Amino acid sequence: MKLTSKGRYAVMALVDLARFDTINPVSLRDISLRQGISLDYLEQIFSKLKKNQIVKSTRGTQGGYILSKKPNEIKLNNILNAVDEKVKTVQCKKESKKGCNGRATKCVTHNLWDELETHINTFFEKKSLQDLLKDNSERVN
Amino acid sequence: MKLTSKGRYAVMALVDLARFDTINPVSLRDISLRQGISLDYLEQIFSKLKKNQIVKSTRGTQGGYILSKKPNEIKLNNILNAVDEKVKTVQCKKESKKGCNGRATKCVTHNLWDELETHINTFFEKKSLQDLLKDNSERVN
DNA sequence: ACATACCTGACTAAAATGGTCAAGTTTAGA
DNA sequence: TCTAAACTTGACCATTTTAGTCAGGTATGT
Ligand code: FES
Ligand code: FES
Repeated sequence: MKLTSKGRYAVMALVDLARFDTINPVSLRDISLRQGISLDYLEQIFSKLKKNQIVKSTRGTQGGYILSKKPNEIKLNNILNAVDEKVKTVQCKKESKKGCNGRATKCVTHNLWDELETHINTFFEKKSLQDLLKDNSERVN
Repeated sequence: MKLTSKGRYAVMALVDLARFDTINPVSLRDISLRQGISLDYLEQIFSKLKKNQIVKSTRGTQGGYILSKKPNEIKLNNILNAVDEKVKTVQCKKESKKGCNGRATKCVTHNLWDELETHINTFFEKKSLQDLLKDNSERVN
């Protein structure tokens, strides 16, 4: 059970953005350099963040990205969903009556994993970008 | 962020075992049929469960596996660790002072992921096989 | 003896991951 | 108006992980 780089990078990049977008839009190039993330990969990630209205972009020279909401309104949940880093613990389709392995009934562990999913999502719903900013306010990089 | 089949199967198989091992050892063949898991794959999984003293085996005809502890003493935590389904949220080595991406300091999201890891592990430490048995006591399969 | 069931290790097809690369379009500023 | 910075899109790819399979064993109750 592990987190992928895409989700990790998305959050890192947005924390960076939240710190520096107060005056001018921030270019991906800057984020790439500060956070050590491949520029090309960042572009893929921000394309998704934009589609999900988490960031806004300005093209051209001096362009870049800014947050489209206040940091305390952006929950980790929103970020991770945007980049398809969904929490998926059950194997089956939740809505279906059928179980995993194509069985007719839900398996013996179904309820357990479903509880776990809720447990994790609760964590993500509570945490906002703002919380992360506080947590790192002393740091400079 | 997702759970792999290995962890899922391990828990499924142990719930099955906990139900049926009261009289005789349970053969992997039976578990395979009841739970719809490949026999060969189960063997790999049980090899690890045995190494971690979660199950005991009896060879030969009428052989099979039994739990080596009571269901309320076996936490999900123990099971998942045994089959290497570890929760891994941080990218960096936790002990090291260095951050991920080979940076000199911990990244801006390090604390967050570390909290998440604790959050999830707490869930696994609280849940025992016994809890799952209760949860499914009405079910027959 | 022989069937049953555990045991071990090597192998592999398919999917996911973590990117790279190429070819644009848009726009600020000189 | 020219140009460079920066966003945009889509294809491509190497590596790793996953979820098994396969081919041999070895032990033991009947
Ligand atoms: S996980 Fe839903 S039925 Fe098994
Ligand atoms: S996750 Fe530990 S430094 Fe980034």
